[in-house]
Amino acid sequence: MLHHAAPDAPLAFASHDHSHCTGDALAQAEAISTAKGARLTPVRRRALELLLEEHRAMGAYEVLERLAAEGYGKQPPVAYRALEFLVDLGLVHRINRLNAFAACTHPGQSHTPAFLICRICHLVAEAPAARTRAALDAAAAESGFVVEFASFEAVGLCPGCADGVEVGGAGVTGDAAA
Amino acid sequence: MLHHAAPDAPLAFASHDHSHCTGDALAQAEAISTAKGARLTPVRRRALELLLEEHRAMGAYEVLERLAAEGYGKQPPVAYRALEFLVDLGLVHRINRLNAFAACTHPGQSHTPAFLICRICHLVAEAPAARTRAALDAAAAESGFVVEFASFEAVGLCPGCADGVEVGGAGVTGDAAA
DNA sequence: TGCATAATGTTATATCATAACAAGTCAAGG
DNA sequence: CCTTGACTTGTTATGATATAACATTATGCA
Repeated sequence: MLHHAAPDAPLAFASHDHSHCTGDALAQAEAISTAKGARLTPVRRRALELLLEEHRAMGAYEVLERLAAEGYGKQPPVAYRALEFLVDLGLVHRINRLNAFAACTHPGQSHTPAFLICRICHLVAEAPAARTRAALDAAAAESGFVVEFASFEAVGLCPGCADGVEVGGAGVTGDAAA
Repeated sequence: MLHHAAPDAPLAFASHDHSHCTGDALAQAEAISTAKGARLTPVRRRALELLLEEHRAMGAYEVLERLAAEGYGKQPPVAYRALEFLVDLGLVHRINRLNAFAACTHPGQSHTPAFLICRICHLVAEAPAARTRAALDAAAAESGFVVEFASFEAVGLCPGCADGVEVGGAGVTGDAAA
């Protein structure tokens, strides 16, 4: 029942030097863009920064609003295009359940992430999902289905919010391993 | 590499007596509704039938179109309300990736389904995902996250379409078990 | 420089979803 | 029977998410 220790917590759930993690991710983004011959232009870079600063998913229109406020274009395609670029490069993930986007916390590393979405504080973290993916592949193979792309999205309570709920006692302890 | 044998294929991918499977599901739906004190009214029942007939995900507006053609209301809430009712009862699932809905192929049984979406013929099947869920719970627990709800959506090739692609090479042959 | 490509920005529209309210249905109790 | 209250259906109107199509500007390179 290790609910709040989480020595291995994903970045989003752990307290951390935020400017540092953002800077790192940005540096990685530059490297990845260059490597792929893509241009991390100002709008694109800024869109990524916005997402990195939040550690949560933001809707395209929310991103747009901020970009517009900083002098970039005011129309939806401005945000959607920047986000699409970032998604294509693997720097940002789309969270289908939320119709929203979240910065990748460890770009470059090939990974099949599972998204952990806290229903209280709305933080989004990525958990390594290699085993989850393997289990899904196996289940799919049972019926001859070949998985090409899989998405794993979980809604629940992050360590901090789980603590709060437990103390408050108001139920919904929703034990894992259901 | 058993691509077309699939002795254990989910309903949607196997050839089957369709009127039979639809009838069964409908009977189950009646039973479940009654058990929960909910009313499976004509629109609701018809919406479910439409989804059962397809074995694929349909958008709310597509369902609406058909309902309207049969004399039901012509406005979006008509479809959304029927679908919401069916989802609440576990008779229909929402596929987030597609912003669409698919009939549950084995309602009543408690299950954590994984959705297998064929990118060629668009059939949607459910695969048992207990192990997948367990793997996700474990990954989440590593960071102290408590999963309350999880969705698993896979895009790939169903047995029939996988065969087509392998043989034809470029072949988007289209209708598989449809 | 001048061309080709890509990026940005715009207008307009498509697609998905829900809020709010009016009218009809239905079963349970008086 | 017939009132009443909960529910269901239908409507209008609007909100939220997403993309098509095209004009303009920037960038890299022959």
